[in-house]
Amino acid sequence: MAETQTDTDAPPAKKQAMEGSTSKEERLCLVCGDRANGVHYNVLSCEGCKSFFLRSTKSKATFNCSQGGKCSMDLYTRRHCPACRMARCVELGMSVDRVWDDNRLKTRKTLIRVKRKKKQPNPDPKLIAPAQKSLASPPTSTNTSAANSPSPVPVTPVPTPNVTPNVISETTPGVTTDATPIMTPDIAALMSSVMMPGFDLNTMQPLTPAVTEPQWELTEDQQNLVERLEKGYLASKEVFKNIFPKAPGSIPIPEGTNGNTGSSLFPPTAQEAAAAAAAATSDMQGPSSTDPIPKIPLSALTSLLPEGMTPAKALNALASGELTIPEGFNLSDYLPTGLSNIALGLLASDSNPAAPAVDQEDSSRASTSDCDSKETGAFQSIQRVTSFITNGSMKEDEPPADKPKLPIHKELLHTAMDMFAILVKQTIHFAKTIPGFMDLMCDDQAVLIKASIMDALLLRCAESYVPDMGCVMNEMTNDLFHINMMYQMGYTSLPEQAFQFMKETKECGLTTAEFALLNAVAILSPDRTELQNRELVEEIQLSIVETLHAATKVFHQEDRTLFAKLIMKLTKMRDIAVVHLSDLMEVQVQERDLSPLIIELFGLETSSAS
Amino acid sequence: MAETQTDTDAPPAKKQAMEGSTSKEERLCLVCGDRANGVHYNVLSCEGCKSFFLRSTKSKATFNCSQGGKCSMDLYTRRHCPACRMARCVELGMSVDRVWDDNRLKTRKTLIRVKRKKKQPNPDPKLIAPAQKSLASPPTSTNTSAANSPSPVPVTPVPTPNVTPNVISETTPGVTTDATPIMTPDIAALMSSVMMPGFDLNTMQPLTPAVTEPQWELTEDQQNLVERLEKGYLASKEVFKNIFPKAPGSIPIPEGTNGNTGSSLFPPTAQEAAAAAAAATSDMQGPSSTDPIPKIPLSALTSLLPEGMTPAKALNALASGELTIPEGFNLSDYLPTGLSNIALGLLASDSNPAAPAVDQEDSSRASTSDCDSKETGAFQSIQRVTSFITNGSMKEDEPPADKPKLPIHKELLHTAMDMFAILVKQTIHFAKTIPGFMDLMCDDQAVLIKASIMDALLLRCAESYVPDMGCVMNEMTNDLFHINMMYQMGYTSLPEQAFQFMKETKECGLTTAEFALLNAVAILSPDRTELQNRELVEEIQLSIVETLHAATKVFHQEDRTLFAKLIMKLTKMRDIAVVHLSDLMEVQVQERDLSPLIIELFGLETSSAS
DNA sequence: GCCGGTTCACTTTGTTCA
DNA sequence: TGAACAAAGTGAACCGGC
Ligand SMILES: [Zn+2]
Ligand SMILES: [Zn+2]
Ligand SMILES: [Zn+2]
Ligand SMILES: [Zn+2]
Repeated sequence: MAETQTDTDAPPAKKQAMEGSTSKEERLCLVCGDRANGVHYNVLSCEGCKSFFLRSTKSKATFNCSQGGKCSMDLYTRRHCPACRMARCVELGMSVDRVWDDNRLKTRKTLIRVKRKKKQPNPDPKLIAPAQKSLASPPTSTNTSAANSPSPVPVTPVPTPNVTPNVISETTPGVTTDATPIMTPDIAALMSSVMMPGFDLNTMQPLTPAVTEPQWELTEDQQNLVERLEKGYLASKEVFKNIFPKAPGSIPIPEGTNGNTGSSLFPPTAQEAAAAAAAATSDMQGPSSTDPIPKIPLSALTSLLPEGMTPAKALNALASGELTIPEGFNLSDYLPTGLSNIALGLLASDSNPAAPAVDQEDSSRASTSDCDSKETGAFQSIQRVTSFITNGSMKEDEPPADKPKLPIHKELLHTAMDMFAILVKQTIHFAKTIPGFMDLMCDDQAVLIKASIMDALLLRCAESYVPDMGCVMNEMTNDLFHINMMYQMGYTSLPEQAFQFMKETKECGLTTAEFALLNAVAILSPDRTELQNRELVEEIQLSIVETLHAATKVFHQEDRTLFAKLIMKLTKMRDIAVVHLSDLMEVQVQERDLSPLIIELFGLETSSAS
Repeated sequence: MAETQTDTDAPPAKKQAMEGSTSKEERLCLVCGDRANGVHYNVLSCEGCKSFFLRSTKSKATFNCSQGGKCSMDLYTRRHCPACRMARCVELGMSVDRVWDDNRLKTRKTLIRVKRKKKQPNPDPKLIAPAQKSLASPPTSTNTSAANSPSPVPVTPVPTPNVTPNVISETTPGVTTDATPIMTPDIAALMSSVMMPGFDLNTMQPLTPAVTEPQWELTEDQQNLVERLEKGYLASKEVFKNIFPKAPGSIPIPEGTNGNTGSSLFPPTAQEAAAAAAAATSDMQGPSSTDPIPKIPLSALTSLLPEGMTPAKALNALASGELTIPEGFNLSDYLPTGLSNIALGLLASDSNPAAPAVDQEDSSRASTSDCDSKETGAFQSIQRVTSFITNGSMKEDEPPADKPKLPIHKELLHTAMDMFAILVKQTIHFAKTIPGFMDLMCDDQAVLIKASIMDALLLRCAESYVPDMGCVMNEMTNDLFHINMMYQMGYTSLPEQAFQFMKETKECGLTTAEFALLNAVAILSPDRTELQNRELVEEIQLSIVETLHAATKVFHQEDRTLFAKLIMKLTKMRDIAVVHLSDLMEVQVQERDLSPLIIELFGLETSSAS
């Protein structure tokens, strides 16, 4: 579908913009008629409207028109009524999807800052000498404070007010004056290192002038690692997108709730309800359905409810028991039953050139024997695991096109199993981007992936957890996953703990990069059973841990304990994994048709399976 | 207006404003001819007319002209006739629409309230201001108000508290400029909390003082915490000493090996062997044995070997199978079988004034009901657990004076169970010294102790692990504990993992304080099941974690990854605990006589036990 | 060059107080 | 009453990744 680009959702707007005035400089803002300078947030618009939309979106402001929504919009009047202006923006197709979420922002800003700082050459030779000395002391020899501001300002001795564009100054109390009589940390460190090099180590730590110390900063390597992992992590999500290529962008449901911004500017409306209803009644047959509207099970449910009830409300009602699923209702009608097959196809071939940035040509030569090519080897190994799906329950239990009307818990279970298949794929994909992972023996790689699959699940779910709704929202399909659904699958202890974990983790406000790092740390756990080369794994893990440490300090200066919190998450996830296993074994007793992938993943195999 | 500056606009409503032609400062109020400073309510006007229109509008006043509506309007006469003035305002286009409605005003109300409150307290902000300014520097997006008034208030949605203008303006001009990526709300909150100490009640609780930096140095509080925990930890070891009151110091065996320095300076000699032999043959009756020489089982074993063989060698030989225990040999001959009873006595009364610095008078009133006294309550709770030993296997299985010649594995198992009883006691003792622990509900205290008992075991063993010998040496008795002994107890998977853990941990070269901190962190795990007040536990834990963090940086500057390693130990210990439990359940199957304490500790109870 | 976000001089509202 | 001020908002100019 053309909808790959979101421009489809703003059919009239964009086109008009393009064709309308054609010639470059004559284009006018569709919102207010001012001169437009480009397409912003999907709509040809002026700088003013661009800024307005950005501000309003980020502030989550809600406006009310006192004129009944009929205010004029021109160069002059546009400022009179934000409500009408916003309404017009949205009406014309401005999309909040185009606004970066906090993650993206924070990461980018920080990286830019770091980069900029790094750029700073040292004009004065004088400073160089000290510099090298400082490396003896704390590694991250700060000194950032004085760095930029002073040098380029030959102007006046006066404490120039506006100057300090210096970002870093925030952490340095001494910023106020360069001329502070007090010894700066850097100087102190320098002095001590110069005056008694290598001496005092044991004796003078406590008393050290240590007022100082590094303000956290990413080293070059760490920065690269952060970028690489973040990219790999984001790319791994594409794995899912490839399964629902048409999903993103065309979803009519919760308009303003992309990313994790929470409250939407425009809560679901009747329009949405209608869309959901349409989805619910649309044909859901084959996996190759061309219907651009994805299945949104919960929305479908919602459509059965009194109008105006939002998905969130419906879920809560469902959770609290106020709402019960109608007798005749069968969720399978609304679930993307084709997924298994699609996933199957993807997983089996893995030649899908979907994800960018990550090489996969190796997968084509998947028949290589041995571990000659480590990467290929690992892939085979994991592939062997995932390929169970081809012979497993998916095919047998689930005639591709038919709807056997499985009971709801069965349906959920199958969906969950599909999810695990995708998750394994994503995790493999991500792990491959972790420096050093590919240097591990293929067996070890497989062990690490398998053992950390619950971590991956918990982290990715936590990332997509929506506190307002108390459930996980699939970023691609906007499907919602509620705790009750997990209960219905037959889990008993897991749901509460898992959702509690997600909630707490989400509240940490991690950036994507931090999620990526944390996931990487979890994967590279040197204490997984059956691991061969623990030392190497540990080495890799520690470097990532250090990077995560630095990253949390850089990204979250407001929360000094964040790193500790995150590391604690690792222990928590271990516990949850145990709980999950325990629960799963109970489930297995009742449900005889767990997929071989699941059985392999969690070592449930009771009989035989090579 | 914005347009004015660009001169671009000329919308209908606006033209009047333009007619003043003259750009900038020459514009005159269309109403009265005074100097205008902008467009107000749609009309270019002066401050006076602006205020007049606003007041008149909001008061809904109606005026009457006594001159027939022909009054002049200039700088001086404008005051004479409100009616004509108002009429002219309206005539020129001033619009009520531009006056904010109540809705719009509400946003500002909150602000006012904040402002008011701010004003009251706040003795001298002068000194404070500059400081916080620097740390708050990075404001955020958008702008601050006009040129002069630099208050670094973010534009964003946040209801930024107002700031005392004077102070800031003079000192902070430059602050606003820097481009820090840091988010607004936190900074704003921080600023306000600093500037109005004691106020912020509703808006910003977490008034974390310094956003600033890491400087690795223990804060005052941290220093105290370290000292307190170290002291408590050392004191907890005394618990053991009290069980063998005469042991330390009177042991003739390995002379230089107390403390945790590791390998012994003086390996066992013939003298030692003799002593051991003596011990082996001495009477071991009641708990009140006066025999000054304790049993040293392994040493005793050694004495059976060719002379010159050190305990370590003997152990290794034992481990490797080179050495086998003589058929007729029964370790119970050498084991301190009386221990159970001693422990029992100690545990039951707990009135032993052994440990210094820690209050225990509460234990005397142990019969208090309820949790009135939290400490007492907790103690009762734990006491209840440990007191199982009084009715348990110890008494039944082990006729005090007789030596039933139990098989070696039984003997080991019993010793281990005694050890657990002591360990629980030690851990309780230690936990009581953790600030905040006593503030927890008694149930939670018990939960934490129970759940962390394996952590305590692993850590204390690790601390006493002697790499050269590959086994653990009891600091008090110098008893050795070898991995094979653990295997003999019936454990299958645990021994390898546990000893590997001890080895690795020992290699970290932790100080006692660090062991104490790590143990405390392990105890205060907020994710133990059945825990009630998780928040409080987490809060306590985080502060300890932070202290541990700082401590590792201070004590181990040579190993930047130490903190990460230590935290990883926590996850490792979780895994080992699981393995232990798994192993223990197998043991239980074979050995029917696990002590009730063990059963309680690890939730093995299959039948009933309240 | 396009299009995200950011900056900051500047406007327009309401509020304070002499 | 209105000069001075505070706060929210605006948008032209700019930055930087792609
Ligand atoms: Zn516009
Ligand atoms: Zn309007
Ligand atoms: Zn006037
Ligand atoms: Zn008049």
